[in-house]
Amino acid sequence: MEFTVPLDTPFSLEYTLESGQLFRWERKAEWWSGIVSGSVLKVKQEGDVLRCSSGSDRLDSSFVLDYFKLDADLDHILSGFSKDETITRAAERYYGLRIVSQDPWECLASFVLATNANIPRIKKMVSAVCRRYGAPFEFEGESYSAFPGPEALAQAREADLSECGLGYRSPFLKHVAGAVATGGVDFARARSLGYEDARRLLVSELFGRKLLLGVGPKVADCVLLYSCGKDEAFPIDVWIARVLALKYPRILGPTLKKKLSADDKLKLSPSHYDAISKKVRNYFGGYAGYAQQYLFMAARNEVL
DNA sequence: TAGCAGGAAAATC
DNA sequence: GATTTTCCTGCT
Repeated sequence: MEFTVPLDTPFSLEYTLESGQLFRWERKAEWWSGIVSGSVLKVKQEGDVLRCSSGSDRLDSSFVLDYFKLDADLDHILSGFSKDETITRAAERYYGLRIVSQDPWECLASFVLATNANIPRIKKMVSAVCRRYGAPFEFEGESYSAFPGPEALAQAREADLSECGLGYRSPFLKHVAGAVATGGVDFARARSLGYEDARRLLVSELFGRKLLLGVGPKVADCVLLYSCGKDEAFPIDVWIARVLALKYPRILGPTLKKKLSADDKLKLSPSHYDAISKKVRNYFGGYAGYAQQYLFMAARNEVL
């Protein structure tokens, strides 16, 4: 079905889709094409209108509104960041970038694969897993694969997962899929809890065993920010750690500053991660996740 | 708490 | 063409 979504709010489709939140969108000429919720969604931004074409009645204008969170008051969010030059410049440069509302299972699985990989590689791994385990379908004469459900990956053979180029990540993905498939991960509960409690839920242990192998504080923050509506979640990856060390030594305090700038490899222990996370969230406030997304874009594109 | 392994592709030199 | 880096976590 084809439809348009009028934009009465700042939005940049390009910045949003290029900011490393999503791994199943591609640019095809002037159109962006994504595999979302088991169907294709094509979107083209024409000034203050989004032209859309989708393969499912479910993917309608109200879905698009929710998916791109166009109801969020971006100007209000960004106005809270006029605290320093770094974030102000990033917010101006990538104005219109938004946090997308993803499916929690797909988001969790994708970021379990994202460890020690770069974005092109993550896309390759995700696409290989979808081709092998996802339901195939066609749209406008082209074939696609849906993101597989957790049951399919829970039953997968590790050797087959490895053939998707996952390496050491295959046992983690299988384990996480099993936990989700058996109902051990309550995303709805995570969504309803406050940030701190929701994060404890995702990195929790039962009987001395981790609920989700392969999910540490960083991956948990990604899931909370991108799929559980926790706008204060601030995922700290190597790029963000560099930005913090370079541009925000003062909010870290002397001890953490030393840790970040001395440690060339930028590997954070859980306790350091938590300490930094707390300070940064205190500094940027309830929409710290948006600040993180703008800083990530700026850092990766070297416009700091 | 610190140190290390893990696999492969991309980025960089 | 070799080396370094890559949206990190688990184990010892």
